[in-house]
Amino acid sequence: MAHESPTFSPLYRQIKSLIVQALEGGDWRPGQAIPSEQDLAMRFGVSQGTVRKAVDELAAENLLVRRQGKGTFVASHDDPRAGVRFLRMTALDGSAAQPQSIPLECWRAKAGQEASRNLAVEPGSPISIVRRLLKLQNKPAVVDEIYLPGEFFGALTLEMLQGWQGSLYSLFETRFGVRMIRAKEKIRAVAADRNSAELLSIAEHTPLLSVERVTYTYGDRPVEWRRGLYSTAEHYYQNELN
Amino acid sequence: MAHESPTFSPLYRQIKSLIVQALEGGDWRPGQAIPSEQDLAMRFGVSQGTVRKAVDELAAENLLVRRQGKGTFVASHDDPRAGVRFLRMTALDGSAAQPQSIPLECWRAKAGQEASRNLAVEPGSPISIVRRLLKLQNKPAVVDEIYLPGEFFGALTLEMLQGWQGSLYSLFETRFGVRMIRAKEKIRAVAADRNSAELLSIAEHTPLLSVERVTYTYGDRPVEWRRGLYSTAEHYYQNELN
DNA sequence: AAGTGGTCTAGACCACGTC
DNA sequence: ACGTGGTCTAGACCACTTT
Repeated sequence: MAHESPTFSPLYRQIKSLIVQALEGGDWRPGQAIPSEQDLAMRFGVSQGTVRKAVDELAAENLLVRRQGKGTFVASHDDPRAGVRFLRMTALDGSAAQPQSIPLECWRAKAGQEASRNLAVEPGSPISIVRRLLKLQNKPAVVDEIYLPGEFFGALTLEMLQGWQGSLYSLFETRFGVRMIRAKEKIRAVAADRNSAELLSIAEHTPLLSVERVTYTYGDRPVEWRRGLYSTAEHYYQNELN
Repeated sequence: MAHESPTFSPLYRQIKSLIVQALEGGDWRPGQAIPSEQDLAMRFGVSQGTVRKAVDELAAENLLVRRQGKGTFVASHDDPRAGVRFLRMTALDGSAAQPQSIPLECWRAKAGQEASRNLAVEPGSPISIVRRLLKLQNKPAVVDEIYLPGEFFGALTLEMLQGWQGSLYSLFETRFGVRMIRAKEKIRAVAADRNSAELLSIAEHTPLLSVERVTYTYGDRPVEWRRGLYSTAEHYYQNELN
């Protein structure tokens, strides 16, 4: 039999898509186990090996987490095993970050040109904005301004942020059902303005990292845009190149 | 039969080690094809599937490159397909980097404390140092100071650097047989000193990225330490978080 | 036509965690 | 003892490249 499909996609990728759809649709909740490979293989009418390959890729993309003997689980920002996955700051002595988030403000606005482009929403559509200070090792290290589409985060309030123990992404996942999957960052060097300098307890004009991040959920859909000013007095941004 | 090995390692990982040893020993040269999976399976006395899993991991780590229908090849910094793998700078408008390396100086010295720690060599042992300017889109963007262990790079000269077309890592691989596999970077924000400012055609005290990189070859052995000052006037450092 | 990697299957057994 | 993911095998067939 000749092969004729121009949009050929191997079986395991189709299975992968089905699993992602189930995740997206909320069939399986973050932190919980998905059905066993045998179970999935029967459901989809393929061999266990094909399911395995699909799950392998999803585990490599951090959408799923395998645990031998126990099962395969939906990745969660709530899981302490995950830690603060997207924060790349390390103390100069190499010790752990120990982040503490201090929400400063939270208000609603209409999307300007930049927010609209980065969040892929119409200009003028409702968004929520958060300003917060991040302390690392009990020292002010990052000032963030975070832009969120109102479609998902319209109900976000300062009180909610202040009352939450844990990471922002954990809150977004638990309270708003939005799961942050991957992100892109653009890093530049800038001089501290007066306001940021005060918050970070440094001198005005001190060089800072400007880190612009767009965060995506399933289907490469952008659901967060943030700009952070990182003080590198006590910490550095660590990156691995492969 | 009970399992009793405390240092249990699955077969495919042992195969993987054997392949890495062969790469390290120079049995197969960068850019060239390694034996077919069938061939390797017979040599090692395992099934093709086991070799496949080993090669899969090595391909994921960018040590090997698979090409359907042709074979599996040793990754090479010389290969235009690879590009400049470790340079994360992108133009503000998003276009490609088009790097041009301009070697400024090259001399030999004895390893100081910092170089000795980062290169894992004895303090006082011979090292080579390179200073160079990197232009992106024909604009000065990065000033690098590069520290290399004399053990491998004792013969490096400015003339060699100036005469080379292509990336530094391509030169290191081709002329010195040292293959850069992965790297770690530590990024901070600093103010431009006078000398760097001149080279980068910017004002003194302009904020710059300070990018410190340690680069490793096989077996996690560090073989390069460099510090770069990156101008983010026309470019930004791009990073992907997963 | 021949050789390579890529996919898919089916079955056996191992390692890990829980009951 | 049982169920889970992890490893290993053997064989079939597909897709891509070269001869």
